[in-house]
Amino acid sequence: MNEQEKLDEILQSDLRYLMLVSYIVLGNNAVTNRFIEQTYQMPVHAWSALFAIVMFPGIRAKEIRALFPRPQNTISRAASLLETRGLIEQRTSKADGREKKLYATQAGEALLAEIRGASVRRQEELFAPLTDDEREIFFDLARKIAAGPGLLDTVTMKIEKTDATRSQDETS
Amino acid sequence: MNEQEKLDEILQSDLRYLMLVSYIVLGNNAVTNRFIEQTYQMPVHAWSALFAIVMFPGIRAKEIRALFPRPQNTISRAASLLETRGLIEQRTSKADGREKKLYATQAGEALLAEIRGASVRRQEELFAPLTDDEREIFFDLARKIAAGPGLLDTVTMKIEKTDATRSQDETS
DNA sequence: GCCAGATACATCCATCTGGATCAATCTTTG
DNA sequence: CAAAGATTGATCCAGATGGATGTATCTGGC
Repeated sequence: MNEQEKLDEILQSDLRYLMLVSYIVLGNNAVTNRFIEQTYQMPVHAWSALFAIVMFPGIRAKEIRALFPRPQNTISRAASLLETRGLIEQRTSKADGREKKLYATQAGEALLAEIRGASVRRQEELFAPLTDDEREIFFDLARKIAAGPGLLDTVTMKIEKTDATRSQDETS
Repeated sequence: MNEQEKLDEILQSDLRYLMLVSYIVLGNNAVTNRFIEQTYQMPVHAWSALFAIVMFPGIRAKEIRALFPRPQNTISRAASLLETRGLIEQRTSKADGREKKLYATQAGEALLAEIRGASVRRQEELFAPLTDDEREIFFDLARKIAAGPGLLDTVTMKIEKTDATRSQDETS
């Protein structure tokens, strides 16, 4: 059985939906992350944050988490990096001294426009196999998944130890 | 503008397809990875490798890369971890001394069955917003994307430095 | 006003990641 | 058979990641 046949078999298993999404995303990430990191010397999440900041001037770190589900310290570091590079400014809110409102500088907007152009071309490349109609159908279905409560609030994968840890090293 | 409105606006931008897929995947990974790592004390890629090994006894490390697009050393480490835990065996191929054929032990098959059950339940949770028909439509469209040449072989994001690195630290 | 708890963000640190390199083995060519 | 190159997988190391914790600020009860 060659590799393509193995892949086909996985895509007929009971986990086919997750496996297929996983396959697409791992493959796309390898391409995209490497490009952003090598070309712009920043982690992908830094440009995600920049995207959010350019799109919504004055956005707070906490709000970015709602747009790109990431741990809080990831946003913190990204904002710090972007500020060091002169791409954004952080201004402490007058109303609440804990909040830092984020604004892109002109350099930040220029850089975002450039990466955004590359991303749009990449998107076109990735979705090339679909017609315009198919893209909209795919988008609508994906949006239903995103809107579902199960995406972020899990019942099936709540954290708790099971006896399945039996085969681990005894490093409790 | 609240967070939901911000998200809606992003999903109307020119990058809406990538952003939506990214949103779903980041959200799902946060849930899934944390569960696998905490419950089974292994990185997600280790269980992906175990899945491949149980499904295709005697598979080689290189072939796993075709199923789960990951760097080669990731598979190496995963195999090493699984062997340490007694979940798989590595047998050097008689025909080619470089190749190591991978086989699950009984403990490995038992553990995989358990994680696989959890994954199927998670898949059901994630895709709950879609009807059976919609799931198949989604699957067919996603499969077209996966089969497209642009997923793994990029033209638009080939690696090369641009003048956009101008705003970085001078750490060439 | 004072204190306990909540909230926003930064930082610490153990672990994970992946590009580069290394070691072993196989294949090809003469 | 010897040598060069290809292939498979292991290891090294610099940097990224994220849970836990720390710091500053705000809010509510008294």
